[in-house]
Amino acid sequence: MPQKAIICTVDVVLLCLRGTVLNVALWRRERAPFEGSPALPGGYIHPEEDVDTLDAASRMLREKTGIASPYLEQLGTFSGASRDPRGWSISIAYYALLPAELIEQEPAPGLVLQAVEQLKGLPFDHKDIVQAAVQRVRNKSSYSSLPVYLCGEQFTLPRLQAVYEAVLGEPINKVSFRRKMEELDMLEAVEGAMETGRANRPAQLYRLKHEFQQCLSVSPRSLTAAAG
Amino acid sequence: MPQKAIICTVDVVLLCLRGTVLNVALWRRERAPFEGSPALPGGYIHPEEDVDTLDAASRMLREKTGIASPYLEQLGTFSGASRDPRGWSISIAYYALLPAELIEQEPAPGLVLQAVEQLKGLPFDHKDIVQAAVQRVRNKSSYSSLPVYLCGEQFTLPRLQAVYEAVLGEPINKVSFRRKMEELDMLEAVEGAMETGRANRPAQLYRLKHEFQQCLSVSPRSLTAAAG
DNA sequence: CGGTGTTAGTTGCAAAATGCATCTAAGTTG
DNA sequence: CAACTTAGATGCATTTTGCAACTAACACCG
Repeated sequence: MPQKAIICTVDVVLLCLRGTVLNVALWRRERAPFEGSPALPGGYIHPEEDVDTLDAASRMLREKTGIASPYLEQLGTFSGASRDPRGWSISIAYYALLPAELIEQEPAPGLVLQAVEQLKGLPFDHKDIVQAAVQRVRNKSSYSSLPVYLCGEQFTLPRLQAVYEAVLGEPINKVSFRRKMEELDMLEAVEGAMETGRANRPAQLYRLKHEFQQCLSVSPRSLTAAAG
Repeated sequence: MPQKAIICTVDVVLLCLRGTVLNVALWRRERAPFEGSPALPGGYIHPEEDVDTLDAASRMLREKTGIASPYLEQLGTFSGASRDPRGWSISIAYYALLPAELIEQEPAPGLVLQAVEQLKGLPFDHKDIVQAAVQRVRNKSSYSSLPVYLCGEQFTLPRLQAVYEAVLGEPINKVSFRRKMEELDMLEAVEGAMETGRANRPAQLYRLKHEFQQCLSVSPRSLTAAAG
């Protein structure tokens, strides 16, 4: 016998890199509780419109930012009695990565960018959710090419290395970094394109190979859909 | 404004190793839909009793098996319209690891152990959930000491290596394996205890160091509780 | 026009980590 | 006590990693 309805929402941790610090995108809440406070974008699931919760997260981001397909992955589900003043609740959290330019240019109403290290005054358990997302990103960045999704369409290797170093918080050896990128085999040089402009040797521009450009990452549910 | 109630359950993938094959514990369902079919143990969340969904998963396992604290970790949340005939639904999935003896000795009513490679006839999207759990376990086993939770209290290094090889599905170099265990620094020799009995040199028995014996792994929510 | 500064990208080598074969150890069995 | 079996250690070859030095390609400046 089903239990009585419980509060069940989807929240999104949208991360971008400004300079060398990770920032999270917050929006001023338009309704109670915590009306007016900057918080993670989120809301109720719409079973009629949403295929699954990944779809719900994607829809929320699109509504807030107009961006259709950032890197988006399920983070985890947070639950408990104390996280929402209205009572026991569940939030399925996702995290997304975006180049900072995309969000800084956009005149999104109510948007607040905040450095992830000094979060204060977040409602619910949103601070915990953000910290879990940051930890996930740092961890995955140490063995994958996740940080490329914080860069734009095209980028140089020195730029990408700087992004890695910012995310991981430690310097990386140049040769090791390039070897690793080589063996991951996810980048391709953009024909002839070079980043120039300053008083130095111009750098080769790269982009994600086509097969990795599908940024909307697979969730357990969509894996099913693809396999069936 | 909250959406109308959606079906929201917790399911547990309980894995153990029989011989060299991973098995999942299924129970015959006691109610519709799919009454009588072997399926993952699960059920509705009880906000009154459960601190969070980890707690709900733990409770379900305890009710089914009597086992209080296996290794238990959140796997992910599965959602969609097609996974449950009753309509759009959400399942927060957990996975647990247990020594096979604990579950084989127990006279659990309705229990069916099934090899994870040839699952058939599972209701809902339980096959997908099991496969996601197996993939997670394989992946984590390649860099962590996760498989120790498939062994009993005490075990020898040759035995543990066999467990790793069964989970990963490939042979491991003996010296490399022992070096890795050494550097993980999670095991301690049991004073004087040796496993003997056959026509050979007896092997040293080991156990998890105390600080790792807390098998109930931390979830995002309980991390909060610990930090606060 | 050529020197200088600055960043990009490569090469060679030392150091560390890994894998493999072999060797020794400690028991049981006949 | 010789033969067999598995546990565990040791030595060395191979691979991987990290570092420093080197070459390359620009702009700027005299």
